[in-house]
Amino acid sequence: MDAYFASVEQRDDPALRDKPMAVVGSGARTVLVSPSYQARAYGVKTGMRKPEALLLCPQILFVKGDTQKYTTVCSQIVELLYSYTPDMEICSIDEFFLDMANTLHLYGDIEDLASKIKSRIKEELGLNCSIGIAHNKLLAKLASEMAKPNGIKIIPKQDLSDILDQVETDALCGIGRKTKETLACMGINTLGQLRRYNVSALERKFGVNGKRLHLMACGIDESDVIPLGQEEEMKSVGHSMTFSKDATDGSLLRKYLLELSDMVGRRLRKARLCGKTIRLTVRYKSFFTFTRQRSMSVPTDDTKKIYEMAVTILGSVRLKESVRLLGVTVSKLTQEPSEGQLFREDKRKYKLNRLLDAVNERYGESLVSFASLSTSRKHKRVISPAWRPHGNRNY
DNA sequence: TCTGGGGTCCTAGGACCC
DNA sequence: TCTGGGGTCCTAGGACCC
Repeated sequence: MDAYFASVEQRDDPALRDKPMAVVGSGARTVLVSPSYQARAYGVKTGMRKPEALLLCPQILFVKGDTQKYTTVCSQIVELLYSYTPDMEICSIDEFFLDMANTLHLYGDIEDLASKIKSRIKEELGLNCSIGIAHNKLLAKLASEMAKPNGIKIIPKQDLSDILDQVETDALCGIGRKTKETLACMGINTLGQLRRYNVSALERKFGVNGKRLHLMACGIDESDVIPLGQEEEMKSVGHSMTFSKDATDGSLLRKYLLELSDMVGRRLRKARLCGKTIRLTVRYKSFFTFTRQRSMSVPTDDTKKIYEMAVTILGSVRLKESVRLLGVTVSKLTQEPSEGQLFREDKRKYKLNRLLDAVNERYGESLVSFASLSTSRKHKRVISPAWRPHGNRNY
């Protein structure tokens, strides 16, 4: 989808249409999550801070993101695309891979099909998208980036090297800022240069990734389109939050940990998972960020146990600065044990958690919660673009 | 108004075991 | 009297993605 969150907001509010605007988070220290194309024309980019954006484009409008809306629209897109092939992978809230190998004969020409899908998304959902077509995911993704905004791009096999020769190394998904810099130091700026570079020299520099880089530069990607319901199991569940003000007070930090542990616990229980390893993330005022993790003998999904472990870990750290962000992540996940397998004390906790979850599910996010949290829990959180509408990450 | 939030994968070093 | 070798698991950090 093109400038997804921003486009949904522009579609729904005529006052935003054709204007430089951006979707932002709800916190005091948010960044731009999705700038409109009119804003991008001024050099405004995703991840920018608000003052920076205002400097580039003083008339830019900011809109707080609406999680519910983007997930609903995403489900509508999924439904529409699914009607063309069941071999569809949901890559993120606004990106999808369709493997047309098995169903293309039903539709004929691939480019006609792409235009049809594009116009249906425009007519039925009022949104622009870009479609890339190629014989693997790596190149289809590259093609879709090249097609933006609002276009269709095909990379035919015979034109592959001509196209790759021109583009910069970080155009490919998997080559980011650091790798691009390292490659640039070796005199490699385009994929053509990368492809012709000595493979063993790449391997010496990048280890196993050296071979991968070479294959990528050749446009080779053997990865499959992973259809709905066949996604890998979730490996970790976590939440973090940047405070509106940096914090040093221990009791305040513990309150934040309780809130984060509760959010993580709820998601684990909803997914019927327990985790063994608890990881605490701390970001200082200076932005220096580090993690400390500890494993328990028995996996848990209990808010209090997660919280207590997080507090223990925090207690073992000698804080050197005031804290800007805390995060709690649970990993080493396993299926939750059935109620019958629990000891008596754990059985009570299990029932209590389930009951609270059920009440909150029915009557609103945090109707019943910890007394110490009664003053917080007010601000809405903006969705991560990595959210998925189906499969494991539905929680 | 200085820098969000949710993930995955890989690597390196150390503890521990046989 | 001066230190083997193979394997697994855990922790911490970093690159990358949307």
